[in-house]
Amino acid sequence: MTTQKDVAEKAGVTVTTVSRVINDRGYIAEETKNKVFQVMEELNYRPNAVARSLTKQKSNVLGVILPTVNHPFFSSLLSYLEEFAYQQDYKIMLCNSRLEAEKEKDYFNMLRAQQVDGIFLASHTLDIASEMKIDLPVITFDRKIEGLPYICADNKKGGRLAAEHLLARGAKRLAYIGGSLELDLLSNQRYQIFKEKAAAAGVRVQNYQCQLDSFDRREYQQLAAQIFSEKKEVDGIFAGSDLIAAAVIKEAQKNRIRVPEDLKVLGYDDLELACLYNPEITTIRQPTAEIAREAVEQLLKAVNGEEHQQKNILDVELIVREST
Amino acid sequence: MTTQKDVAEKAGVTVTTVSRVINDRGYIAEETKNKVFQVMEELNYRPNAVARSLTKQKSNVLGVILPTVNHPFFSSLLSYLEEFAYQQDYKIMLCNSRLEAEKEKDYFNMLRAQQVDGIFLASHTLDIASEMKIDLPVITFDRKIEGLPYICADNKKGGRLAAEHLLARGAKRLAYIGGSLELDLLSNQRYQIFKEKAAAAGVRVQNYQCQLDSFDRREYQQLAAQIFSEKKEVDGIFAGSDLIAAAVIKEAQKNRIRVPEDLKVLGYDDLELACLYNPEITTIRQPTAEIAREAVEQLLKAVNGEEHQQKNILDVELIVREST
DNA sequence: TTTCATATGTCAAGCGCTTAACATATTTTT
DNA sequence: AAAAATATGTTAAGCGCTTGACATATGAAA
Repeated sequence: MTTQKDVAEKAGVTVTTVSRVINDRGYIAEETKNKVFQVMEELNYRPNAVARSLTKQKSNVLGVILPTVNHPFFSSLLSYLEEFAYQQDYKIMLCNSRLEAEKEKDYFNMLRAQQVDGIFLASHTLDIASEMKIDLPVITFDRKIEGLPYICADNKKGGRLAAEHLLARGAKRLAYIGGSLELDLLSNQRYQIFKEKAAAAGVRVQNYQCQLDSFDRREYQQLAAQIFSEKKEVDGIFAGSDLIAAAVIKEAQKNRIRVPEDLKVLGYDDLELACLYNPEITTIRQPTAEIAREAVEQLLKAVNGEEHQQKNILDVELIVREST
Repeated sequence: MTTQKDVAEKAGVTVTTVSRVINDRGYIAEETKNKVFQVMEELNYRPNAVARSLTKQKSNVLGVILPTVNHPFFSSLLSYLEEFAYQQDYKIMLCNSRLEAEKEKDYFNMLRAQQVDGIFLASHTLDIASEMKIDLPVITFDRKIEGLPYICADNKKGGRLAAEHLLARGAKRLAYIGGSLELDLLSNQRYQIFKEKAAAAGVRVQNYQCQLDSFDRREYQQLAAQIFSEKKEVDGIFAGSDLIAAAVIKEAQKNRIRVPEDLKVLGYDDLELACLYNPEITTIRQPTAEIAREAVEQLLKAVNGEEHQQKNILDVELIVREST
């Protein structure tokens, strides 16, 4: 392995000078600088980031804990997180907790051990605040944890828009189908507000929940099948994600229920899938790019000891398409 | 920050003993071991992985370079890569090249600097072998690069199965629609063989390509729209991905072309979407889990200096559903 | 009793890099 | 001519951990 010393020798300077060039500190002649860069190039040398992290006490790595990257919402989010982090010269270390509390804890500790500068936490099986000592900057997504800044899209507004829209389209018998409400997630607010708004209009909402957010297509379909087999005469469904909405629509069509004529289906997230589906899925858009941008920005502020927002609630938007 | 020294002091032993406990080396009394673990627990201590990497000259981190994680095929792959890596106590550092050659190069060098133990490379905008000195274990996906082991699913068989299936379903006018064939990817073999097999049956294949794999839904739709506007009377389409197949089906339905009655559409990958779509998409399954498992296994063998396969071609499978 | 396996300690180098402190030139500015 | 700015070198500590070399002590086996 090529080290700074090799570069120094070949360039005929000392390691201090090389270090000065690399870190752009102190006085350094333009000529020397060029020479050093040239030798670095020749030797295909890159400063050892591990050694730098150790001395600088800063790794320039951010940890990201997601339930699973194999879900379009999270993969989109991750894609943007990576992009914005990279722009600020931060790298991403990835963890998929699969919503297992033990794994979540393991990963958290692993990231601490790796000396990541901060953690983006979007998996909340665990009450991490009470179970762990949190001694580094963390920003959570979609969950409010005492003492930690959080970011989310406006779930309350999402629930409100959903109710208003379905009611405006003339739906009279509503259902909500989404992830488990057992986890203490801010996204549960969607259902709460949705139910309230519906109630205010004299409409009751049936509630269907997946097993602990399994993110499993089969479960979505099974749940959808259940709705139609019960013959509860639902005419408006608010789904927790476009993926669920798609499963519902498919199941409806199988049962010869026309969407949107007989049944309005409203999704959430505005995944690519929403425009790809037939009918195109009306949905409530969560701005993943903005969430990622804001998350990285706030997290890095925390990392740098700057002041940062505790509460970051981004706007959501109703996108009317064909399924309602 | 808590260090080994703190643990040693509190446990009333020396750092050597603590290190022996942590690394499970030399003689150590059960009692001492427990005491040390207990103190580690009390102090919420985790060995600094950065320092360990430096001394051990091994980071236990693997780099993953993908075109984008925001595509179901790659996010599924990544999800498994992470899972298998984690099982072997390796962490994942993630890079999205977005198919920009410059970024790909940057990322590669960044990962070298980070002292990752190996790289999984699935983005090939760049002829990395000729542009860079490769001085660490790398395994590529879907591209054969001189001197590097590679892994892929059997693209030739995929092309063959596709042709056989569409022809067996009675299609007479075929088209292929997929990513750009400009990149030197093994997946181009699908098209080659597909075309050959079709030709052998006296059927010509029209070829539609996306701009440099943009992975962009809009482009898929535009391309699909083009096919139908040209009125070329296509009755069988082989798509490079289920995502493209979905766009094609949607566009077909918009044009009142029935799938599968008037047009057979065959996808690739077997994404979750394929079963979620209506009609369900017949497809050729790439075994992402196996690809990931094998990739991690071979890569780690290379990392450990063990013998490993240069060539890993995994089987694909035709999954017949409703779109053909 | 001698030997040996077991258990721990002491000491120190080294992983590659940063950085402070200080020395020494050479230029440039006052 | 003196002072200040510029450019580089020398030296060495330190980041947290691992590991080899060696010393020492205890209890068990030969």
